[in-house]
Order: sequence, then C-alpha cells, then structure tokens
Amino acid sequence: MTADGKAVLPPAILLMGPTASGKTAAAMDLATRFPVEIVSVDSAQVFRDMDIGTAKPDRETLARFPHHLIDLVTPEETYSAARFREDALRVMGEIAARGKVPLLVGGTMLYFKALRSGLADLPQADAELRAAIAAEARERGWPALHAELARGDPESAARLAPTDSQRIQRALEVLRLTGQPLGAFFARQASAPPPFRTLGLALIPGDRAVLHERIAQRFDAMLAAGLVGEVEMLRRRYALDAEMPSMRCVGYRQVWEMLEGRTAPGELRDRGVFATRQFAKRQLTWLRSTRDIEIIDCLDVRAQEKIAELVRRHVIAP
RNA sequence: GGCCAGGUAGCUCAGUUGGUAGAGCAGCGGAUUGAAAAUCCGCGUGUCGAUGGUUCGAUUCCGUCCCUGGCCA
Repeated sequence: MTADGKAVLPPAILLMGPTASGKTAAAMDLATRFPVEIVSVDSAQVFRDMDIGTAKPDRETLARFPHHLIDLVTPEETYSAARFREDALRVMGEIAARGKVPLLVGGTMLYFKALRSGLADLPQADAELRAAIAAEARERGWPALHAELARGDPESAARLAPTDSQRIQRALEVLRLTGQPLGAFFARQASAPPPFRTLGLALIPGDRAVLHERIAQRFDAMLAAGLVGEVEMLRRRYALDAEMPSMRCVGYRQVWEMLEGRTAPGELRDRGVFATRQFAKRQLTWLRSTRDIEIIDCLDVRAQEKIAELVRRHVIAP
C-alpha cells in the first residue's frame, strides 16, 4: 500500500524495437537475471507453423524461456489487436499472480498501443461483410467506397485517403454494422491503461546502415534455414491465399510471389530484404512518436547492462 | 591493337532537334483504434565519365583521353 492507501500496482516491462534490433537476445538476458515471464507482442509469431520467417525462438529456447502468445492460431485464421489486448491482460494477470514480472517483448507497435491506451468499444471484424466490401471494391474501386463512406461517416472519410483500402473497409464495416460513424465510438472511449506499473524500453539503432546490414544477414539466414520450404509446406498443409494476414507477412509474401511465378527466384533475396527494411522503418516511425519510453541504442556494447539496470530499478523500487 | 555499342540518381534505364534532367525500383519522412510484418500519404537525393573546342549558353555538337561490354585480330 502507498501513503494514500492505494494498492501498489505490480510491475511489468514493455520491450519494443524494430525487427533485427536484438529484442529476443535482450529478453533472454533479462530472463536469466530477473523473475520474469516473456510475453510475445508479435502479430506474426501468433501463427502456428510459421517459424523460420517470423524468427520465432527455437524449441530449446522456448523450453528454457517459455513465451506466451505465440502459436495461437493457424495461418488460415486471423488475430487482432483487440484479441491481443485481451490475451495479454489475462496472461499478465496470471504471471503477476505467480509472483513473476510480465516481460512483453515485440515489434507490433499497434499491439503495444492497444495495451497501453486501450481500444474503443467497437464491433469485431465480420468476415462475411468484409468479403462483401472487398468484392464491391473490386467492382467499383476504393475511391467509390470512400465516397460512400463520406455520406454516412464524413469525418472518417475526410481523415482517410480514397486509396486506403484497409481503413475504408473497416470504417464501412462499422458503419453498416452499427449505423454509427467511427468517431462516435472514439468519443465514448475511456482511457484504459493496464493495471500495472509499466516500464517502456525501446531498442533503437543509432546507425541505420548497421540495422540494414543486420536485416540482410538475417534474411539470408532465413533462406539458408529453409524459408522457401516452409512456405511450400504451409501451402500443402493449409488452404491459404495471398490475401490472408499470415501470407502478407514479410518474407512469406515475397516467397509466395516467387512460388506463383510472379517474381524471378533471383529477385527473392532482395525483395525480402527490402520488405524487411521498410517494415523496420515503419516501426521506427511508431517509436519516435511513442511517449514515456526509455530509448536504448541497441548497437551500444553496454545496451544489455543499461537495460538490466533500468529493469532492476523498476522491479525493485516502485 | 582495330571496329561497334555504352558511360545520366544508390540500381536499371529514359531524355534534352543546345537553355543545368525524370521514371521504376531502392532510400528518407509521416500517418496508424478488432487483418498492423497490414494499409496508406508525402519527398528526387545528380560534377549527365574526364578534358579541350565551337557557342551568349554544352549533359546534348566536335576532338582527345579514360572506363565497361561485344565482335574482329
């Protein structure tokens, strides 16, 4: 209890960073020093049988450091930010109840945001309605659907580019499902921070060129480890198509396009590396606008020690 | 060594009938509320191989040189 009588919230660590910034290694290090349990914050590692391309930790690592929230769905299924928030809060509560500290590690910044700030009370995705909207878009084009959105939800339409297929689809979905514009739900949204004292850490490379070099090495390693074979196996085992979130993941999409004959085998490596770099850039954009985080240069030789010190202070002294 | 074709953005190339140049890819910046490794928005970053000449003005025309590729010796 604190002086004002409120219960002290249990600690939690949020470790974010772009792809190839060394999050996993940093998390392993923390797991050997502190009583933590690792929770993955990764929209790709939730897919079962997608191991190589998502850089999922190997079996031995997982046996030694169990990860929560990986392998939750098949590649034919979808996951979501809302499900993540729900799952993460539940798992964090269970970890705290065991007297451990939740260590959330990952690169899906929307999931971190959903966890930290909460989400509006929106209707969940409706697969049939989405398919219907997508069919209309193929017929009339997204700008036509954007114009339709402008009639029922002018505020969202003004905010969205006429080409922003995914957000137009979502806004129309909510409008058709509820008759209300998105803004009405946002206005009713209450701030909902998780019931934890969180320490936000961001691993950010001081030198972009070095990150690019690491990304290239990592993608080469994935190819050498059999990424193409993994995608071939997935295509045999599941009824997949290129539009599914799983097959839009970095690496998987590029291998898929090669297997479909739409890109030359000799181009796969570059395309995979480019896609990963672009992904890392978007992650860094998120992190730059994220408040209340400690920035650590992941290229600093003392990064690990700095992280450990910040965690030690946070976990021990409220 | 001779002949031919090229040397323009990080890469692949277009172009300027002489007025200091533009596409794709790459890159960079930004947005981000139930598919987010997604989906979008914005931005050319350049000794036009070098050096002389002609010209008011040369990346463009002419000479020489350098480099690359091909063919012939």
